[in-house]
Amino acid sequence: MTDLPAPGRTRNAAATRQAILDAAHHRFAKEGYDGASLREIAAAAKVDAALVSRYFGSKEELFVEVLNCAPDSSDLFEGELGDFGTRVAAKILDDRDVDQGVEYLLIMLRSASSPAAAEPLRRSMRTHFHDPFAAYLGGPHADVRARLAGDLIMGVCMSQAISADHDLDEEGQANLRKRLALVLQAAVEP
Amino acid sequence: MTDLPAPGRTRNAAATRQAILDAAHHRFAKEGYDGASLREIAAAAKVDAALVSRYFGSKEELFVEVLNCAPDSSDLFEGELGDFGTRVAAKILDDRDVDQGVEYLLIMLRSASSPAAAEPLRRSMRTHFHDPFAAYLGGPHADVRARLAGDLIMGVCMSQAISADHDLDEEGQANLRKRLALVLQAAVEP
DNA sequence: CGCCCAAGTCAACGGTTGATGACTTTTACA
DNA sequence: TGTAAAAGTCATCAACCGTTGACTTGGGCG
Repeated sequence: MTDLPAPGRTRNAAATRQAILDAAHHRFAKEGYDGASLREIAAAAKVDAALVSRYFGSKEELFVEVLNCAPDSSDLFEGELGDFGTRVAAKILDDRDVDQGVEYLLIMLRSASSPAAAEPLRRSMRTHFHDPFAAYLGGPHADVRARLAGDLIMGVCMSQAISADHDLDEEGQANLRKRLALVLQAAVEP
Repeated sequence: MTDLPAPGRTRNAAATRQAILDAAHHRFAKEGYDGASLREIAAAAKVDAALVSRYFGSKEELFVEVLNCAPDSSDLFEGELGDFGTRVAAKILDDRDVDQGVEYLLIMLRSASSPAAAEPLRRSMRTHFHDPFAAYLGGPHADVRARLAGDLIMGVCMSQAISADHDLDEEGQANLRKRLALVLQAAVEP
């Protein structure tokens, strides 16, 4: 076992804390708040299970921390508003971009049923998604348009998450992309 | 306690089985597959916990049975296609109609994270929602349009489920209804 | 070098879950 | 009416959960 990342530093509180945070992020995205156990998270971070409770106090506090460290999804809100539909549709339907900003949405929809996770979720969804989204959109009823587009994005992401294999053929997939772009654009435009 | 439905029949296998089924339906819709425990379901059905496993074999088999007994959501698919947007938007946003067909959607989105529930969910979603929906729509790419509209409906329902209190004022709510109707209509029209 | 606190480990706790087998009670039929 | 099977009850199991406290190990600093 000579695969120490930093030779002279085996014990590093900040690094292990970050490792736990990253592992928790992925496990929460894949299993949801209830489904992801602290032991699983600890194993994924190659860390003793007790350390998780030790560092973050409780599972719920760890969840809040994960939500706070989430990216702003600001990559969705860059570019012209006229391109919004096609741009976001491509980003959503291209599966392998999940690790960027959409994985954050997965945490939400997979943890929506947990009562303990509901309140942190609601708060984080506002600050990290709806508010910057509405600010990006601007114009009249920006909050309503942001919410509607956000709901559509969420629904599509969820549908993808449920159906592991795409049950649409290639032409249908292309048509879905085109149509999603159209509807998304209709949702955000004043 | 003289409220026996049939005076001479206290023990009725079919009736208790149905009671368990109804209770499971409500608990799954409210708590999701993982969140709803067999003991909770049994208590809601006023039945011993052991009977649930006894009647349905396992929790997953009970879940499948609940999905099979779900309504076809066919109330969404009645009426003219030109009205679809406004009609469905009203049905979704009017909270107290949940018990009809939308509660079935809640089961889906609250149980999407459970690996055990994923496969039954996928199958039931096809037969009970997407396929009749696509048949109702007709026209070219009916499956794509059905899926897109279904995803939008799901996202909006989920957003409502997450935000317990509506964080939109009355005018915003009215605008959301109008705009949702518009976008929904755009999603389903050829 | 030797101390001492931070970092990490280990075992265990109370609680809940899904599931099972043995037991008691009721119903229906001969 | 007597009896056997159906319907319901009870206690319990093994597994997992989040969390906690006591213990061991490591490295920076005097």
